[in-house]
Amino acid sequence: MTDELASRLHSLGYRLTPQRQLVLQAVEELGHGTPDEILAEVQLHASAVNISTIYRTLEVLEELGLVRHAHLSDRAPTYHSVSDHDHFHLVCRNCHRVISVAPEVVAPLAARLREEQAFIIDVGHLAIFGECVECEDQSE
Amino acid sequence: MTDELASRLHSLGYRLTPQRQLVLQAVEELGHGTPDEILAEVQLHASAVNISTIYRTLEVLEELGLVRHAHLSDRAPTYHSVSDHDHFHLVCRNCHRVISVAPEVVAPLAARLREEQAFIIDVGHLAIFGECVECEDQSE
DNA sequence: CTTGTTGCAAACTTTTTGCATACAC
DNA sequence: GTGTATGCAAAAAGTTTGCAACAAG
Repeated sequence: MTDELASRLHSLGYRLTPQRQLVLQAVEELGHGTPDEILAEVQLHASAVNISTIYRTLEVLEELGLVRHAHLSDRAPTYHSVSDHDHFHLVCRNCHRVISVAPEVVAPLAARLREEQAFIIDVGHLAIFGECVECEDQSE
Repeated sequence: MTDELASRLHSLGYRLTPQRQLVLQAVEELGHGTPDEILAEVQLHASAVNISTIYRTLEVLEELGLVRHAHLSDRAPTYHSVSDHDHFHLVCRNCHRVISVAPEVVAPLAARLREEQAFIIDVGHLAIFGECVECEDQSE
């Protein structure tokens, strides 16, 4: 994975730095994380890393295709690793639980939107909001 | 529509104010709008209205079920009227065009997620990111 | 060495909050 | 009148930027 990172960085004229390795590892470790949470995870290993480096690094990692982000909350965006098998997210607005779902489940919808709307959906970025059945039940 | 607003407000102990009418009208007028854009629209009619009132009012209108919001960009959330026939959004990450799509199109997916994941999706809040075919073509 | 990268601090943008005043009911 | 709603200003939260020092290649 580090070779992957190094080669992709180099092919675009970027450099391999400890910070970039740490951020990528943190994202993989966390599964999902906001810039803030990623910072905290990185600082477990290197406390001097700054939040602005997190932002700059996530931008680069996303450009390299190693990381993606989606808006899972009304506040900060959530980043996740791409190596982590591809998936999309269901977010319960009530309990804030995040469920990861395999991309095959949206394939029929994706096909239909491509045909009818000439639109190619980006499954990795997809977040679907709603409620778990458990939460739904409670509110009745 | 204004009666609708008044009665829903009163049933929850809220009051009908000019600001609340104006914000609702602005959202309906705009179709889609960020808090900022909604403020601008409202101020065409009443220039003294404050941005914090916009935020507070959108929150109330959403609680009443008259307005919904979705994250159509990396920046501000986008509010839209519910009276406006129900729909969800496709957002082109390249040209930022927003396409509104009828909810029937996601019905099969919704059914599947309810069965397999016990998750009730909220179609009104749904935003799907990707690229228009036109944009896709350009980038190749 | 050269140039990309980082940390720090400050600026910016968006959203929230406290409080005195105003106004809907 | 009573208590909710508003405007204003300040605070909070999230993100971006300028710049000098640092370090990868």
